Amino acid sequence: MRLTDRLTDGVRTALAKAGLPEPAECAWEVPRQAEHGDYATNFPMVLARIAKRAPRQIADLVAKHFPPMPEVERVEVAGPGFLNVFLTPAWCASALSEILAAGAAYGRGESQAGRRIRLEFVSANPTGPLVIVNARAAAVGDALARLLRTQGAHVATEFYVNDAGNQFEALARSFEARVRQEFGESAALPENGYPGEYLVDLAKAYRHEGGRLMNGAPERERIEHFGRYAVARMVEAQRRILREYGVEFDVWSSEQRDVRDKRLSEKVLEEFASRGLSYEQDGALWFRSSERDEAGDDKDRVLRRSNGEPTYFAVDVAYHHYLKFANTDRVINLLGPDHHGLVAPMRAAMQALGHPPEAFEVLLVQLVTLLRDGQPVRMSKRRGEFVLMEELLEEVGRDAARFTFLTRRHDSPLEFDLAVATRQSNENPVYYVQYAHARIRSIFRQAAEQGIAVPNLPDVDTSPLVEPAELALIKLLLQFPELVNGAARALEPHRVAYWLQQLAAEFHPWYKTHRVIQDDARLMRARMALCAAVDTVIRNGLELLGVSAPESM
RNA sequence: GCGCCCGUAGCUCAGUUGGAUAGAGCGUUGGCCUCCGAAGCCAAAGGCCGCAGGUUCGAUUCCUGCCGGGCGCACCA
Repeated sequence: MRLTDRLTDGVRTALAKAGLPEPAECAWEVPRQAEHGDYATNFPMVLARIAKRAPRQIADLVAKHFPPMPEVERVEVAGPGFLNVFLTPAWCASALSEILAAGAAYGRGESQAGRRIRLEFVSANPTGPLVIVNARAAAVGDALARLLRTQGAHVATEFYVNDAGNQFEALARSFEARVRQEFGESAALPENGYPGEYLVDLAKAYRHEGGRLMNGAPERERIEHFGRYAVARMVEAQRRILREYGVEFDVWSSEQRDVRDKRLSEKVLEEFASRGLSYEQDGALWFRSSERDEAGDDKDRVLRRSNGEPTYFAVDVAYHHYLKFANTDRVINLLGPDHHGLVAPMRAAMQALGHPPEAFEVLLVQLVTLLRDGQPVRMSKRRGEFVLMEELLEEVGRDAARFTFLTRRHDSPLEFDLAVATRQSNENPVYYVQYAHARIRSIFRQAAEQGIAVPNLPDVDTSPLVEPAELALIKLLLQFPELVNGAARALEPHRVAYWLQQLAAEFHPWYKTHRVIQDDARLMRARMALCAAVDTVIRNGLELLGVSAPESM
């Protein structure tokens, strides 16, 4: 049972004894200042309105009736009506054994047990290589998946390939032009084509593999031929980079194969019509999107154009309704800010089709402004100028890249200075955290060299741990499960990255002033247990972020 | 013009779904390696939390207006 749940139980018991009503919930926070205890709650002030009693009075009664608990040394009433809880040092020390016994499972919880979540992210167009903002989305999405899974959720991660429509045709025509150039013909790139060098390389590969020009074939067939080839190769390349980055997807879905070929948009249009959600006007079919006030869309949306073709929106709606929501309780999409106009219409459509509002969520991952030597690197896919994800990984490395992306909120724009990240990589916060882990591993290596036996750690007597710095470290470790739970609930993996820095900042000074390996065997074993617990939590935390925990650096 | 997001230390960013004396990294200044890893530690300087009102015991957090920045507003995807 989580510590905060135990404390809440204590509060409920005390309230019952005092004859007071219970608050809807009892929120615990870790006060900034040590004098305010290890945990604090403001529920007396919340309860004051309901119980019609002064906050201080409620707090006093609860403090008076708070049941004895091994975890709790004392409770104090402070300020306008805070209830501050101080933990028992001996209990804290003994709690280390639970962390050590749990090992890799420490931090896991059941708050999302049984929930089925569909999480889509990156989903870059197959018209070019992955760029830096894709790396950010990949870091955030993958960390979210890991977070939710630790809380018992069943998460299916998904990369949706937009291999249909106008962009597909533009890619096909661009690629065909490059192939013709490769064969020595003079062919111009189409209007709105993709000018990047990567299609030149791809054309070379195509010819090398014995690819043909398809002269004489009808245009439709040529587009299909060159388009499919290019898409397959682009997706393959994207997948390879993502794998190097440590991100694997459970589902690779295809707009063409999974939605268009199955004519799902036609099916959903019928569903709209039969439910009275759409109307005909100017030869097109419109969704009454603006009538769904709760979704916040300000105008109606076209589902089927006057030429009979479904819009991209209709395809996307069909895809969500029939496929994403099949066997899923909750759909979460990570999108770039350029797609945010799509959010309100989609939300309106999902609600109109009967999905609960909270079952469909969109997280906007903001842009990354790349700086090189303090100057913004201009990026334009149209002109074929951009910094590739591949280059980012070469320059700053996987761990530093992921950690940097995860120290910012996903909805906050981010400036990433390549030159600084490269030149000063040793001063990157990720190394600060990893270094704490490597140091601990080094202590155990050192012990082994000196022939010191490491005891079975969960059984170690931790009572010698009485120093304030040691207790502070232990109390921090005890917060980890609650932190992970909160980060998962709020869909905010950056909390983990920040907390890990805090843990490392607590460990390094302690290490400086307290020796582990020493003559006092009891104290040594207790400190070994503490180190092992810190080590475990750092490793578990970095694992959530997809960052490695090296044995040595 | 309308909508969404964002204005916190010189720079990049946190601030735990309204809490107590606002934090970190980088950068700047000054100290610390005969002692388990100096990718570390200790210390200093640096803030009308964009501005002005409102809500209440209490606001960086919620509401309104203004200023400043980003993005989006197609029978494109």
